[in-house]
Amino acid sequence: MNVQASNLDNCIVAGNEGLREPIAVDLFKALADPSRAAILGSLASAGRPLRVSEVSTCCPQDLSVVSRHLATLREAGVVESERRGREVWYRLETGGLVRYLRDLADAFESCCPPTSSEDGKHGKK
Amino acid sequence: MNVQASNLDNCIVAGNEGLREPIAVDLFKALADPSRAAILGSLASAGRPLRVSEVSTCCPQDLSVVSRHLATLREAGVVESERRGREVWYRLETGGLVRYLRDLADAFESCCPPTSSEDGKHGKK
DNA sequence: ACAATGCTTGCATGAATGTGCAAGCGAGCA
DNA sequence: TGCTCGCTTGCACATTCATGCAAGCATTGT
Repeated sequence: MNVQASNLDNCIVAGNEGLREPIAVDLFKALADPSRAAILGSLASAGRPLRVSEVSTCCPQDLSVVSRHLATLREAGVVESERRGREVWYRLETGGLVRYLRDLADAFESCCPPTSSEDGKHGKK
Repeated sequence: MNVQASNLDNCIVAGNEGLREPIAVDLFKALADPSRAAILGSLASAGRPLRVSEVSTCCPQDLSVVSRHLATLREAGVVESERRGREVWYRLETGGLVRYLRDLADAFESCCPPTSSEDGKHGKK
């Protein structure tokens, strides 16, 4: 996956150096779908590679739809696939994702000092 | 923002306990748009609250569009707004986001042990 | 060679969403 | 009371995208 920065060239507002880490729009697009979230959860629960037909039991959609979702996740760089015979095995490959999430968290934190007024967001206290 | 888990009830594949942290689909939806990414970058670069009209200089879209994007980001819990006179000031409020990103990174990491075969993903080496 | 299995891809369709314009609404000003 | 300013909202439209079905393709088995 190529982390693609958004265009800020027209922006006339500038203060500090901003976000050190660009927001990976395409990565977030891949994660922003309930079916794909369920697929990732399925792969995580299994704790091992799964065939497409196994993954497809996690959601009511057609197997072809699941196949396409897996391709999307592969292009986003969060799963990898390997063909063995006539089966294709998918497995999580979240090393890059984990690094990116932490880098982005660091970037937001260092750029925007936490204020006291916020609590209970995102299901965490 | 309410972190909403995806439905995994139909899934017949189970191994370990899976992801401890649900994938926040709605949050990722909010981040998965180039205009909104630019808006966040603009707020980050400024390092201070901005009025809507200031934010709108970051992207070519109409001010009304930017206003709607800011509302979306507010509902996602990553910015907050405050009306002062006839102006509305928006500021980043990323404490919850930062916590969630780290929790999700931890969840992926503890659930899916890193493999050696992956490198150079997400723009990081 | 032929058929079956497992997955992917083409195509059509409906739903969701980003966008611009115009109107509306609240706050300050004359 | 009007008027302007700053922002939000209603509406229409175009694009994106998720989905299902059917066909295609690669691999294996007979």
